[in-house]
Amino acid sequence: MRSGAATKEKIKRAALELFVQKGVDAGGMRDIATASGITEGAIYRHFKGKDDLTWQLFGENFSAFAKTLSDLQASENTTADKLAAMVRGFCRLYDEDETLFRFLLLVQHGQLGKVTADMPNPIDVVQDVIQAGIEAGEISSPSAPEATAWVFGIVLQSATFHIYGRLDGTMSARADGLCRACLAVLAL
Amino acid sequence: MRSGAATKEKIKRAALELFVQKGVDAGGMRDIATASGITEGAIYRHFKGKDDLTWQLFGENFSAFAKTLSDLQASENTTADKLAAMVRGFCRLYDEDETLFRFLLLVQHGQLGKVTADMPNPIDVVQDVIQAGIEAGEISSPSAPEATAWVFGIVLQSATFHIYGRLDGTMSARADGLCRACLAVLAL
Amino acid sequence: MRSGAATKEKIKRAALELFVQKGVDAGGMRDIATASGITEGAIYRHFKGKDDLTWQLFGENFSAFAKTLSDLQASENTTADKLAAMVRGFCRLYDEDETLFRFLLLVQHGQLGKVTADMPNPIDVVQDVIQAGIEAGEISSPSAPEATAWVFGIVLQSATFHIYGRLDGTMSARADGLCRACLAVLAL
Amino acid sequence: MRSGAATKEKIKRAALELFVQKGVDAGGMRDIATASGITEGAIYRHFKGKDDLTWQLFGENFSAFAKTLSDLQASENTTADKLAAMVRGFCRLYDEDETLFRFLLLVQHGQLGKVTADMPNPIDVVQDVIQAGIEAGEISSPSAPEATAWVFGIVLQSATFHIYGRLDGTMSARADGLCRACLAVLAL
DNA sequence: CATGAATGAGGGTTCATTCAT
DNA sequence: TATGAATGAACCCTCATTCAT
Repeated sequence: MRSGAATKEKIKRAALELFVQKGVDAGGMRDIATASGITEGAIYRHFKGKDDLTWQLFGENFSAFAKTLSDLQASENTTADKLAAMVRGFCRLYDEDETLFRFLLLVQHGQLGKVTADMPNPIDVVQDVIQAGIEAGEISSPSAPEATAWVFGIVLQSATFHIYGRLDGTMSARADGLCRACLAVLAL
Repeated sequence: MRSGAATKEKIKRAALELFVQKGVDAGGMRDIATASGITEGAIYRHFKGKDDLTWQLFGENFSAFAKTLSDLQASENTTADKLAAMVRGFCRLYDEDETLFRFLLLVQHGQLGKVTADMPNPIDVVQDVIQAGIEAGEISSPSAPEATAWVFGIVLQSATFHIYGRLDGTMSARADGLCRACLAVLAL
Repeated sequence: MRSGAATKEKIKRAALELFVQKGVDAGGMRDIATASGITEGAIYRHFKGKDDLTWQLFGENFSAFAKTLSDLQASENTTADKLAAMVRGFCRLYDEDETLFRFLLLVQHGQLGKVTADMPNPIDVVQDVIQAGIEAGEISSPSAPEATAWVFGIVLQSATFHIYGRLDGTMSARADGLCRACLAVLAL
Repeated sequence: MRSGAATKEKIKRAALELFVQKGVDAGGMRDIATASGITEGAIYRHFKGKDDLTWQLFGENFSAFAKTLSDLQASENTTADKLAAMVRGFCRLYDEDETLFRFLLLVQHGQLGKVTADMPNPIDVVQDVIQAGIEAGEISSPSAPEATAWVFGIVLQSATFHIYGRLDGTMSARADGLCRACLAVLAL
């Protein structure tokens, strides 16, 4: 049914924005319903409950992000190029939908535990690239997990600073700097 | 009269641990009371409410952390030494009370907005050091806020990976690597 | 969907009776729910809270009473007839729903402050009639507010005595006496 | 013990003022203690509990008022003079301690039921005077209770209007008018 | 004897979820 | 099917009272 899928999307978007604004716990099903233009009961035709809604919101976007990163790195040859592509990709996605990434950062502590090993995972994507770089001798750094933490930290904390107003402009405008920082850290 | 200060400390510790385990919203006053070995009502002699309790927990430790960082950097002369002292200091504190830092990371999104400009702030401490380094020509990097985001990201994301089991051992054992990464990123 | 308006009326009636029996503060939402045959939470679909419920109960009936008095006096020509009509009207209403007037008397001290100038107000209705009577030379009495206090006092205190068992029978049976007393006091 | 009695008086006065300001239920023992300059626990050395405190406050003043009225009427000979003396006495007392009478009016609904038949009762005092007046043929009115309601209503409602700002100045300044109204109502 | 921390029951209220219509 | 009224459990919090100090 066409309108069914459209409604589901409206609910998801409304929930996403509400959760970012007020937090997941403070954003009630009543608010979501109102913002979606439907009624409370109708939400349960599309989602099993609030947990399910939150998880779909997180899981889908988390996986999609991983898939995008994976595709981006697959188009490049060297480790440096792969990393750069991913960093630039993140910046573009962030600029396109800041609310989505704020949501991902906001709820990660509650949802990361539900991520299964067979789900595409952005951390694993990056870590695999770095691992390959180490094995190819392109990276003179410590363990892949450690290096992955550094790279993720540089990028995500910059986004966090952006959210809190400590950095302005677009993230894409900072992509070059971020790339250089990541490469420096990996001694590439 | 039963000892007030001791009870207050018990409440704070119980709340800290509960919040880390289940999240602030899921950790109820009932649970805190039970874990503290007192009754719900008694909490309200020591804290105005749950918000006040959460804020005291965050604010005090946030400020204390800033103060510690500030003292650590003050004992060193070069920017590199100052940063290294702060990174090592963080690792030591983290190892001493992992729960505390998990709490700080967990609730930051909800509490950072309440931090006033006159409160000691760890981010400002680091940023001031970096700013001074830039002005002294010791750092060849972009803006201080940007560089601060990188340094913070490297350290905090490593801690986050540690929390989620992606990195094991102590943080102190990783301090050298973290220092090197931070210096690399600042092109020191 | 269960009928909303009917439930709201049931809540109002249950609250009215409970408040009269035990006082507003002693009458809990729990009791109101039980007496209404619903659950506590359901009350909040119809009223914002206990204050709102109390105020709706008071405000609506306060205004309706004022409107009734206003209509009654409008049908008469002389000041004496207007007053008599209002006194008799009050007695009839009181006899028809004693509980309602006990409630109005009971909560007046807490609610009168919320009455806005644009709401129909029984005191103003009576005062306007008396004021007009003074201006028409029909009443040889002091200021209208003072005379209004006397008239209200005579009628309301009789009702109060009735409530406390110092006067029995119906108020309507006493209407003639009350009218005479009011006219005497106004030297009509 | 001197200071014991003084403390008890301080508690009573603080409670009286608090109850008038915020209502009996909203005025807590904590507030009373603070306003009295003592601690919560100490109140229980002077009163069995809040109910006891409230009742002592009401009962004593209710009785004292009755006693005063009784003395005042005893000094006069005619019914008219007795009533006038009581009305003037009430006005004087009201002007001397408005808070006290506001308290009496405020809590009457909750406390009147505890008044025993052997306690001095202002209503009975007035009613006895009126009853005697009827028997002496000085009053051409209906039953004594009815007439008592009228007289009480005239005086108390004027005080109520004064409290709510519908009448200003002192009550004593209105005593003549009140006397005339009372006599008119009794056809004296 | 005063203190004020602790109790424990109850307060009003919110909210994810269910279900009669 | 969509609605929104109703549920029921849990929430945070208040308060008169007790009691260890």
